[in-house]
Amino acid sequence: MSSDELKQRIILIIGAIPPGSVSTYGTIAKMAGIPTHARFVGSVLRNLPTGSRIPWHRVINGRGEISFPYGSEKWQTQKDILESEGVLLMGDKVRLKQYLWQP
DNA sequence: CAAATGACGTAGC
DNA sequence: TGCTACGCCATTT
Repeated sequence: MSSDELKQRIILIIGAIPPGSVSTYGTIAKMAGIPTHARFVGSVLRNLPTGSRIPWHRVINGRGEISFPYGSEKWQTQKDILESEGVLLMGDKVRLKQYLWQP
């Protein structure tokens, strides 16, 4: 299985996350059939074209945090989009119990 | 080709 | 609850 195929599968899975929900890198990796590739999921998102319509903002880390330096511009952007979809943060964290997407 | 890197995760203390 | 170590693995140096 080529990494390009994995990349496609990962993108499809992320695209299936409904608005108002979030998922984690690790969970997505598992769904793609590669449980140990959480980091790979991250690198896929990192290399997305700027104008891509992939809902990258619905992906956070397993601790419910946005994986960007706290207060950075990217952090702020992701937080704003999430809140506009109804995903509220408690301080700097998202309540996974409440918003995590688990089909 | 060895070593470092990174939008991560888990275990242990 | 927080911090440190380690594991992980495709990519990049």
